[in-house]
Amino acid sequence: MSEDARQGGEAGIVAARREKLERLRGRGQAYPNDWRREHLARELIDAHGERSKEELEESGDDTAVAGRIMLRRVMGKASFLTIEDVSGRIQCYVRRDDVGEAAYEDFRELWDIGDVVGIAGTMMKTGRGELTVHAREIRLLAKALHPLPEKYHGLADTELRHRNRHIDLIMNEDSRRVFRLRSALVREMRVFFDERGYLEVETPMMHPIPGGATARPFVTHHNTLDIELYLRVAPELYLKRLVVGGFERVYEINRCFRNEGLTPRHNPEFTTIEFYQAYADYADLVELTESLLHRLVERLRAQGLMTTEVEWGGEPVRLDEPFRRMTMLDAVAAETGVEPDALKDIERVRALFGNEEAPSDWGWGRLLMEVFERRVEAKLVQPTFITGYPSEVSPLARRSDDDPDLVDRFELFIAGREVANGFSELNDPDDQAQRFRDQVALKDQGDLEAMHFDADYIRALEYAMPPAAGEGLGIDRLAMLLSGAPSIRDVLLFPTMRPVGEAS
RNA sequence: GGGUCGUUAGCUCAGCCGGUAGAGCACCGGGCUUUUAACCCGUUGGUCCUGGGUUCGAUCCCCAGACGGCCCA
Repeated sequence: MSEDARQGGEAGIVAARREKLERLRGRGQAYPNDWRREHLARELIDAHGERSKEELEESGDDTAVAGRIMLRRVMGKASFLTIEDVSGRIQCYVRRDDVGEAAYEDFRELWDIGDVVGIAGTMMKTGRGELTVHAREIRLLAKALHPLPEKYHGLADTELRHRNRHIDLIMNEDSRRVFRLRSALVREMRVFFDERGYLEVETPMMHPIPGGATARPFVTHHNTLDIELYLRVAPELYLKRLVVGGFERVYEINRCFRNEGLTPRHNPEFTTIEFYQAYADYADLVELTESLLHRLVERLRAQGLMTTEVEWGGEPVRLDEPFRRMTMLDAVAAETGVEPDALKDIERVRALFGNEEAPSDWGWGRLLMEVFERRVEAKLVQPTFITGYPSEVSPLARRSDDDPDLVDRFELFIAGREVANGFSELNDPDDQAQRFRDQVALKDQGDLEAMHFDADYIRALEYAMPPAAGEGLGIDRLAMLLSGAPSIRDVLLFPTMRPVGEAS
């Protein structure tokens, strides 16, 4: 062994493993790709797990497996390996007298925990009854040059887990479970909308005019056109152009980008599903959303991906029962003790800010929304549809027929978080133009989140958009909820992180 | 942006009142042919996040910074 390899720490471990790799290269292909697996660990357990030791011995059933070495127990001339593949773990028994002296020497000298290997042999059970592949042939398929984290505790440090997701996935079954759940969630959502005749579409991620939500956009530059382009904050305005075009039911599942802070609930890029439906109103979408959520929970439970009951602050969240419905005025009234009718008075709402000065240029709607967000939102643990949103904070939603200060809009809250936002669409081009002008006025006053005037979108509405309703639903938030993850970073494979240190 | 808590071996973590650091796993050497987080014996491994300051002396106290967690804006 070289001097480097004798030193301790990771540098020494890597040096020692590199020397092993060089020895492997010296005897032929060190990264072979001709090993063919015959069974997954799970398939072997399903097929043989219940059979007796004697029964297995008589059958002489044969297999070839492959995976990463997770545990290793060497007892002189015989050893046990636990390898892990995509389906789970299986134990292997390697004996000098079965694989040959040369192969066994290699195994002892050159193989480490973390290496990817292939094992072929017969099925057996050990004295303690564990199903095991009794090796006849063993192959090292890919050498791991870095040591894995501690075998029992795994990788616990959240920062390291997010920065090195590959190690997190190798070590933490629970992490793998979260991303399988997320995948199934999206898949089941597609099935739900496909069954109902919605067309899945892809609209631009780069917008000449940012729109569809009040949020700060990322800006980029297109060289040939020599124009600024904005990463989309929402696909909404493009999806509604498609409704004008006659695609009466559309949905899109993809990324949105918002240039704001990082919190346990916010990542600069995040995934939503938005869907639109002609000849429907917001109340139809409330019903649709409730059945969607019920369906998702049922399907994920059936697939064994939602392993625990969802709870929030020690309180079980009842996802399979009917959801509550409440107006924003009633919700704020219940929390503040002010009568709902009295809350229509801007001064009564302003008074709820207490000692703090309420922004003087905010209208009634914005103030009410702020009170709702501060006082009510976090307390909506059980699934609750809130309706009756102020028009002032809903520039793309259709005004309510019986109160022009309100719009036909709802949001769904679960576990204190906004999960969905939907409304009857504003298809009156003149009203929409006025709402855009109001937004531009806010922007001129310095509101970085206010919307631009999108004349092209107004022109599309002037071709007549059928009465419609639409909704956006946060996939990350939903994945958090259903997997019990406390942070959005736990449900994003590669969350946005501040870069760290030397890049050599 | 503000507040607060954290950062010690590759990993998981101890470290008292300020006296130059330990354990388990991993690694390395030895033993062991049905083990189970295998076990037994013996080693190796440290910029105590970084930079200043106080002190005879700082992982420990003070200041600034980096990165992260949480809360607030």
